[in-house]
Amino acid sequence: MDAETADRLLRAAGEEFARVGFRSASVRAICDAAEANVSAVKYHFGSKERLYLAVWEAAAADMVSKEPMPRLGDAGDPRETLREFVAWFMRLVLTESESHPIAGRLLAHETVMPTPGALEVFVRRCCGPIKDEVSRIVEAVVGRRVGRKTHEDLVFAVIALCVNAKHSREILTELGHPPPTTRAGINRMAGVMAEFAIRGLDGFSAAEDG
Amino acid sequence: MDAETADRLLRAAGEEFARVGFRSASVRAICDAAEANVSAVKYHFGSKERLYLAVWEAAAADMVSKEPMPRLGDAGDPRETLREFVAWFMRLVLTESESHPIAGRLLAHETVMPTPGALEVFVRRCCGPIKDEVSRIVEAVVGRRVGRKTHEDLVFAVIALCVNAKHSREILTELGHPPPTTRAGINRMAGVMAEFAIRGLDGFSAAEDG
DNA sequence: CCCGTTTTGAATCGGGTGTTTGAATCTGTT
DNA sequence: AACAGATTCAAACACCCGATTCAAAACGGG
Repeated sequence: MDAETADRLLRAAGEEFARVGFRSASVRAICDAAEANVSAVKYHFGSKERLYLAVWEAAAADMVSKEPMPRLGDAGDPRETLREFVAWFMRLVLTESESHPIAGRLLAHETVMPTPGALEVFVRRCCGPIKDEVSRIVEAVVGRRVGRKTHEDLVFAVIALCVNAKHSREILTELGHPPPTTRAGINRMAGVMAEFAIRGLDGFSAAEDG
Repeated sequence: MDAETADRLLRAAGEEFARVGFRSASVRAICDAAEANVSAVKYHFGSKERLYLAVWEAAAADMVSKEPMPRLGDAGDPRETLREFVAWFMRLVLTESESHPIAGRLLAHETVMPTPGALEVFVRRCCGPIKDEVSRIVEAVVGRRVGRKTHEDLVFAVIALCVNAKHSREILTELGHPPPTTRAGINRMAGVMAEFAIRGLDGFSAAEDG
């Protein structure tokens, strides 16, 4: 209960930044939630922006330190790795209540309105490694050389299947198809997406390519 | 040059809202850009929020009045319709400089931080019809009954392939794979996504399903 | 021309913003 | 107990926000 002020600030700031984004979040509201004085953010972090970057660092570290990312070779079949990867990725992105309640939404805000410095941190720490692994898995599943652009398109197609439910959350809800939040629901949807992706990639195993 | 003040306001507001979102946009900045007095917003639209809704309505109207949406039956083969639909959708979402320079970004902002009232308008006017058509196309391509949830997952999988390049634009750019902006580039990427989607859907034509 | 309406303009209102100050309080050491 | 450093606090600073006021300007029909 008597957590350090800096800790409470970091936690409250995370929730607020995740809720409304960097610009719309107010230092006063964060400090109220953290039961700290406004000047505490200057004292402990230097400024609102530095507090935001600290939140980012913490979220990124939290995100990569959870369930380990399935890697090529963990399962015998690249397709099985892809299934496990999609499920892992979607749990990572969609799960809200347990491990990393804020990283997903922080990312969504940054995606639309990047804060200079913050996006690079997250891309380097999280997106880069994820994309690299997806790239390897896609290469293994496709099983032959395709053009560089086509290959990258396929990588981002797989990623799109995993993250869109999060990014378009509000629209999907409005359309009557809210993304799942329970582990079971996420895993079910991930199963569909994985099969979709595997078949989609299979189509590029033998076709012509410019 | 001597466009009506309300028109100039609408245009400037569209650009600013698209750039930074509703909350972060300032009436003063909009009026400066429109070379109008701040009071013009109240006079012509009533308030900042009503101005925003007007921008939304205009963007939605603009979006649906362009190139007509390919519909099932336009081409003989459902797969061909899907190809055309994906290309149309990606042009709609990714094209920045010509027809609807702002709707895509407005949508992106609303996706992350919905403004009460605005999202419903856009979903009803744009997303709903698009989703319904995708739903029909998916049903035709799959060619058999699948579970309701699975069907909707597949619909949104196809949509994800079309819109993710837009939503994740900044991240993709940071990762060294910026989404295409030219018509030719978009069409090339759409071709990859369409083939990916067709094969992905084919996988559900004969498989078991809960 | 006059007069009523529509439209613009500068100034202002309350309120919120991130940041800064300087004194008060707490904490640990001598 | 006395001191030094770390931490907290209320208050203020300078600035920006959206909304509003009311007078000046532009316009159009008589």
